[in-house]
Amino acid sequence: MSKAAATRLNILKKSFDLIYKKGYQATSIDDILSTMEVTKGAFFYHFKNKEEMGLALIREVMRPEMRDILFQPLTRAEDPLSEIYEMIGNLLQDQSFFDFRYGCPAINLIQEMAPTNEDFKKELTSLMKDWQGVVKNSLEKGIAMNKVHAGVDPAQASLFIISGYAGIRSMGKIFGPQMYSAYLKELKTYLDQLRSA
Amino acid sequence: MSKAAATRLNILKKSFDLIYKKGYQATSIDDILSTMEVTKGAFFYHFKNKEEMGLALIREVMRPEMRDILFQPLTRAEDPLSEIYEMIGNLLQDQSFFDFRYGCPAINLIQEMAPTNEDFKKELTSLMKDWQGVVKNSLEKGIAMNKVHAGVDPAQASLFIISGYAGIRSMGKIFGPQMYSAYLKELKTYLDQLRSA
DNA sequence: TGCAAAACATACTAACTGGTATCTTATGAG
DNA sequence: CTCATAAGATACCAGTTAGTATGTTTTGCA
Repeated sequence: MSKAAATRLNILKKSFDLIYKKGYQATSIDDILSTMEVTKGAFFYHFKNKEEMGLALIREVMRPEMRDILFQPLTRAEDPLSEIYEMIGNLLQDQSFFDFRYGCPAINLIQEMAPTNEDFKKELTSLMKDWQGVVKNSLEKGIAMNKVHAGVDPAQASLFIISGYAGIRSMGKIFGPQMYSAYLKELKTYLDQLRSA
Repeated sequence: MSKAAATRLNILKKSFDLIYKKGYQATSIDDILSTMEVTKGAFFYHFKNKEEMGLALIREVMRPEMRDILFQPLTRAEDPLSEIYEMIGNLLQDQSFFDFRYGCPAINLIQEMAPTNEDFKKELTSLMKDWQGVVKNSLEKGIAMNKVHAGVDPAQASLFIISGYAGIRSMGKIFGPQMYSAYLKELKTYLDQLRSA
């Protein structure tokens, strides 16, 4: 990687850290620059404006990260319901990237930016659609394998699952991480209900 | 109500409208004042600072509103599971206060403010604890009435229900209101599972 | 009616915001 | 080596922010 590309990626990663904790709008460009050895000139050389940086952040940092953490648990495709449970469990327990106080970066951005910025909304919608699609696919395979009840509507159930995750991430901000385990227990009983008898 | 009290309440209500749509931090005091016949002098006479106004907004506008919309459907206490379903359904369908594009005011504030402002967090935690408590209570009554399965953990299930609501409000911002009905269908199947056989 | 306090109005400030204009330095192809 | 361009640095600007200083009007009560 060229030095310039490294600078660019560095800006994005530092931005991600700050935006994750403070929100997009509350994080100023000066905030970002003051945490690293990069000046405003460099910032605006690499990005047309703050918004372009934000969109690049979704595409170049969040998306790849998401592929690694989320999609992988579902690739085995042996027992979809257990794999979905694992996926959510991993996600909630992952302390390396996520802090319960600050919730989930993707959900945070959706909450903050989707209503007022069409470009952010599009980028984030595509992100979440992909995730829902993977879960839905997993459920469909489960039905084909006769491990998931045939009456289950994969689109409907996958929406229920990912919005459950989004919700507990919000609730975690006020109730703390002990709610994660309570949530996971109840999620398990819900998922078990989807099993074919 | 005295004229002064009316002015105060008016500031709070206009603030609520704007903060609901744009967020707390993105809504400036000047924004609020420019939508009404009130000056900065009046604002800072009634509120020590922006934060005090925000906290008053939760206490004096959101809390009472919530009591009316949320608690009432559960007071009948005849068929708790149906009443819980109605409560969420009403909430999602209520177009008079809520717009799917902007989500739920309480969830929005939690998302934005809980991580960085302890006073907001406390106020909002109490708000949501109350709501969860009412749902939990309803489930407990349901168990006593033998209408809810005895194996159900009311604390756990009520958390699952309200965080599901929080989540679909976030997802609604990107996926639109047609997701509400898909969510409600799946919520129903989940709730039916809680019924005693 | 008089008048103190409550309820506002106006003008201002210091700090911060995203963004730009202009300059300097580093890099890599020929 | 050389020189065009990529990459980065610095100083600045116009607009916006929460909050204040200082004034005026309105209100309720003796």
